[in-house]
Amino acid sequence: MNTGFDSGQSEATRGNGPATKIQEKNRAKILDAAFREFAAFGYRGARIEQIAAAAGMSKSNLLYYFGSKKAIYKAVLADLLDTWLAPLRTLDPAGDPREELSAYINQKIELSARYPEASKLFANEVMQGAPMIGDVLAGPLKALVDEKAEVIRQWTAEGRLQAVDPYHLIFTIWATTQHYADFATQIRALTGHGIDEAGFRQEAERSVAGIILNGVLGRE
Amino acid sequence: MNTGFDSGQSEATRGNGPATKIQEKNRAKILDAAFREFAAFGYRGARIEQIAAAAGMSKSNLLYYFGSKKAIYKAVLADLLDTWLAPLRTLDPAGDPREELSAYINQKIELSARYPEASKLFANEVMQGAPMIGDVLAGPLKALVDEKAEVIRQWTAEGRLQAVDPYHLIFTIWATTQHYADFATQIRALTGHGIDEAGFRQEAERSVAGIILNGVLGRE
DNA sequence: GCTCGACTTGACCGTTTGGTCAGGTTTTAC
DNA sequence: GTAAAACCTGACCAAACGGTCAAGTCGAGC
Repeated sequence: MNTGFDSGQSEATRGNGPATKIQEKNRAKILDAAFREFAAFGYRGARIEQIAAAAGMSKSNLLYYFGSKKAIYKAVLADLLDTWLAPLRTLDPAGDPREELSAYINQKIELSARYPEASKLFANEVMQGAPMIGDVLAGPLKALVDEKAEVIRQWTAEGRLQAVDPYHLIFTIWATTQHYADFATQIRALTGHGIDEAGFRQEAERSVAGIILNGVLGRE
Repeated sequence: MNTGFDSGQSEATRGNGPATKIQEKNRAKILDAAFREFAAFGYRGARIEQIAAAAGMSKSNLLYYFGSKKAIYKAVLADLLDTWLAPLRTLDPAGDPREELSAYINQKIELSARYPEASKLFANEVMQGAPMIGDVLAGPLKALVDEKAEVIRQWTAEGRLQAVDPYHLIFTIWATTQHYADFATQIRALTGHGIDEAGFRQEAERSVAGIILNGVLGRE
């Protein structure tokens, strides 16, 4: 399934050509480097030359593959969106709420651990008002979230979940899990650890899932 | 109480002069405009001329008050830190955990509602590795968080709280509350509402506090 | 109303930015 | 092998950037 986001890329890969080996390799190197640059500095802060240097090629050559800064940015975002939203799609109405939500939280935390740049990049784009992916948020994403919110509402109706607003629950899960990537610097300053460490990651998963599923107050 | 962050400002206000009315007014206008600019685009993405335009003055005049881009940024951050970290200081060991945590969550959400730019700015700085406030995080902030973590640990020891890691609990609260400011665009795209609306804000407060305090699973 | 310091400006400077282009090199197809 | 296409580069450009400066305006105190 695709998010329906048009990356706007069409340089080098004329029309829909087969894409040569060398093209494939270089486009991948560029996207990887651009990923980190855009994630760290945002769209305006990113420097095309720095991306080229990180990708190990000249600025001119980079612009041969992607005709403009905006084209690189769009390509990076398109690459990101699918993998970033994938875990939510796995939420299964037929499953057990505890297991489903717990698995979803763990998937999201592991995604934040493996692709912290992706999390930061997404955050940066949204924080600036989502100028590039605003229509994806309002379209495909909203459709997906509405669908899953209905699943959660159903669970509540069946008495398998406390009465909680589904949207705020989803926001809570997104916020907590992505926090470990976006605010990694702060977390490391305060605890000395990061989710790149397996032990700390498991501790985070257990804590977050525990809080969201059971709360912090004992049973009265 | 101060965070101990040196803003590095010392232009115009020679030494520690009285600061004239006009100075006070202009510095305030600049900081307000810079606040929004830095929050929206990050340090590198921010444009000094755009700040000046938003503040209603020439770029030259802005540079008369703050000698450099970095000086403005530091001044903005210094302004931000105190108010941003204030709510955590109010967490009272002698109080009831439910009321204390609930009040803290509400304070943080209301702060995000009133100063969404502050939240975004803080997020931006930390996401870039906290190059400017890294020492504040590792120093005064860590001290404060360590102190409050001990309070939470004490509550747990007294059996008034589930066994939960205090640091992850604090991160969870920070993440969820600030999410409503940082990801306002996404939330608005999905729900049609924002925390600037009183009704939605109360709904968010109730949901977040409910989840964190009681979890989403019914008592077994 | 004069004076001195605070305030404000537009013109200007060196650097960096995103992007172009002519021309050279390598790979691919036959 | 050779020709065409794909790939790559350095030189170059206009615009935008952060910042300086000389010169002028304004306002408070006398």
